[in-house]
Amino acid sequence: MPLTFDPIAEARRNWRRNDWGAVEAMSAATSITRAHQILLRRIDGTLEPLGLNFSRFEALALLHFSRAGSLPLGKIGDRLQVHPTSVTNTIDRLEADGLVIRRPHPNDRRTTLAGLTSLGRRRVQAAARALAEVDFGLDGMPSRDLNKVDEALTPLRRSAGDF
Amino acid sequence: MPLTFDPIAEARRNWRRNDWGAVEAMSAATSITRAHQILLRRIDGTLEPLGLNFSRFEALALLHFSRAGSLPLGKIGDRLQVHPTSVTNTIDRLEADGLVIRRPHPNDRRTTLAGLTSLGRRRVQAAARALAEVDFGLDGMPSRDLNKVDEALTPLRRSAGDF
DNA sequence: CCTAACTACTTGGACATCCAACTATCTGTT
DNA sequence: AACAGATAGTTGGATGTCCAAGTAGTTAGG
Repeated sequence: MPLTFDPIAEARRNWRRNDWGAVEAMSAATSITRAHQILLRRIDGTLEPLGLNFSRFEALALLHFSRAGSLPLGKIGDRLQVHPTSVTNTIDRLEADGLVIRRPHPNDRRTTLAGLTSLGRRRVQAAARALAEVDFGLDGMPSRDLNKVDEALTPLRRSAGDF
Repeated sequence: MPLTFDPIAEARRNWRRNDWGAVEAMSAATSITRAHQILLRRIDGTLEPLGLNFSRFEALALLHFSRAGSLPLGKIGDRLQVHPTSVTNTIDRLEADGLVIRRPHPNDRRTTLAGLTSLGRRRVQAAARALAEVDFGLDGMPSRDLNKVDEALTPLRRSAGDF
């Protein structure tokens, strides 16, 4: 049931009326939260017929881009900015579906490598096609706005120590 | 461990090299995902000493802004764009902490109202102060960029049928 | 009226994420 | 060489979100 008003504009009015401050930051943070929610639902919906979700796709894409088609689990977590336990979980499921295989690291017995199977490689390519086709759920947005968002959020990512 | 390069810029290069298309949409979607992750962590971290998280805070704020200080659970879900089961869960926890109380709706016995307690009202005000103090985790961003993000994402929210 | 369709909320199950704690392995210092 | 501390990954527990299904109550058509 769609509302008859913009809930974030309404929130801005309420914050101002109560003198709660940081109205613009509140508004931007809420917008980002909601945008994420919308995108995640669209992206996961697109990937669902392929047996993937966004996290699993990101892991597969990372492996696809790597030279050898395999990476240590820890590196995957660093790149995707997720907790080691999430990587374990993601790789568990990809492995159960035959899209990746765990292998021991040749030099360091603590380390486990996740490597793409040929099925995994085909799957990630199909998934990338599917996502590009729906413009990552952003098909309504002009590319100028896409770039604006991107540029505006880069300092935030840097301030979080991403790079 | 911070990376020595921007992982999203790297992803753009990889997508181009593989001709996977929709590079700008991929980049924006990934930026939004990561920004959400950063903000949620900062916001939840700020609210944690108050026994709240962002979802619980949003529910309390909504009640605070309402005339009577109470709303039907279903309306809360509509406004916050979350599933009814999530509302049940959120209100369960707020109620367990004594911040809200469930009451029967006077006219419709299907409906449950969630109403702020006086403790809840004090808590939500303290939480709003705490969040404003850290600029909702966006303290690094100039207000011009905040507005750019906000404006750029509004059409997306509209296209999702939010309003 | 009375029944069929709808609405409001809750319960149980699946999944994803995090944290704390644990095992195994490596590394650097003494 | 030996040990303390760091690193890699996993397991178990908590939280939050969604979906499917169930219960209770309301509404509208015949």
